[in-house]
Amino acid sequence: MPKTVKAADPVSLATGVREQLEQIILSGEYAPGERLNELALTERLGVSRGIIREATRSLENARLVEIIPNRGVVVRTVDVPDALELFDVRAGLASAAGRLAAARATTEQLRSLAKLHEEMNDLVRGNDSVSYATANHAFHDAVMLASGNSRLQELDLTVRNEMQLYIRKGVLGEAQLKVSNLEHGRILNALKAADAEAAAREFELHILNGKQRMLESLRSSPARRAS
Amino acid sequence: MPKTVKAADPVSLATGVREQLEQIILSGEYAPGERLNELALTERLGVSRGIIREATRSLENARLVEIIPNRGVVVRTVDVPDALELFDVRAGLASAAGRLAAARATTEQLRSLAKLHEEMNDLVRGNDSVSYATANHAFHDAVMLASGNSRLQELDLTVRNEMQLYIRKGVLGEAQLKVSNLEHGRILNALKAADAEAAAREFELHILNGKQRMLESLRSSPARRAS
DNA sequence: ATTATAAGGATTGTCAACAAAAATCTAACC
DNA sequence: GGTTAGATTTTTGTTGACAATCCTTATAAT
Repeated sequence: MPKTVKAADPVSLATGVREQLEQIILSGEYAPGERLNELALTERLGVSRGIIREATRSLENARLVEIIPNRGVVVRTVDVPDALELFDVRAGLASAAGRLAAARATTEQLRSLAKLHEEMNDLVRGNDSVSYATANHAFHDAVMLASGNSRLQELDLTVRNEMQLYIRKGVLGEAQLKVSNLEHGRILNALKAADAEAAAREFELHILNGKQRMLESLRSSPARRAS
Repeated sequence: MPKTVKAADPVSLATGVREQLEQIILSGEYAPGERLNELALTERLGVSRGIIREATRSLENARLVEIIPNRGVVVRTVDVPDALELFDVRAGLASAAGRLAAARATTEQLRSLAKLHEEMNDLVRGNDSVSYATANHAFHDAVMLASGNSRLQELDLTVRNEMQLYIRKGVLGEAQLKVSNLEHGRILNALKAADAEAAAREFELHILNGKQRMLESLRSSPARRAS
């Protein structure tokens, strides 16, 4: 685990720093609302403030941080209404991705999706919600990839990352996991059948149901913000 | 028409510069593929290179420019396959927006949309495709606004701006204009009826039909790139 | 004439220093 | 003891300078 990392690529420093900062933020090392001190980052990452600045500005576009003039950059706080908005956006992206993937997915991509679906069934049985979340991301990415639309892929990832600022306590119950993967099965079947309308509908519905699942799990543990 | 403009807002310079550059690029003053010289922008906008750098990095995130390491920043070239991808993305966003707007649009917003629809009918009759394009943007923005989802609104605008890098010769014929506004009417009716499914479907279809219209108008004038 | 090569200029990459604003601490006053 | 005003420190905003890279041009050899 390197403390000071120079540019990994042969290309610009700012890009590398941006990716590092993204990792740091998504890992939860800095809590939402917490301030990022430019000088501190300078020492930690071994680059000058200009570079840090370019990187944080880029992160602002990705909505991972918020920049308050003359006050600095803080990790963005995503509240419940924000998260609900993001689910709706992802639902739209999913609809488009489902439609395209149904028409374009290769047999190899379908096989890969089926394999993921199987593995997730095992994780559901083991009630391993953490591993399920990882596999779930992989499944969604795979559908986006199969859509053959790079912009769609990229936007979905951006929005999902943004959402990750909210989902800290995103632990779903075993029943919810099971339903979620049943929906994956329906998506997969629609893709196999090359049924564009069904794939669009099922993928979109899967996201909207995910929104409902979040609301449910919120009802069961509504309190946050201790201390 | 000021040549050198300082920060309009009381806030950071980079933000203002970013907006100015965005306007400059979208206006077509710099052609796609053309290089933006940092020093030249420095003189023109009256700020230092650091600021220009922050602004162009931000523009890169919006996909309006491409930054090639050690080579500089160029206005992005959006080719036909790129544009087709963007139509599909917007179709997904439209689907989500239609669904939400049907549930949330206020009577005032509906009245505003109806008014725009009427005005566009006049423009169709006058075959004024330039004014139609402007009004069309307003109509789409209004639906996005009515969806009550700020992220959706913002992403749609970003993608549409990106698309504008392609649409230079986007002149539609009178027949196409007429069909386009008929579709607006169907969207409006679905919204008035608060029929979420219909609104989602019609708005999505409107974008996908727009993609087809682009392909048509491409067939009639396939050649580009003179000189 | 064409190509290869080297010198020179132009442009981007990175940094450190200065200026301005905000936050913090101190002290005086009620 | 609490509050306010001022000074100090910290942090961000902006700039100019230096280093590295790329592009152009001139020159020479085949």
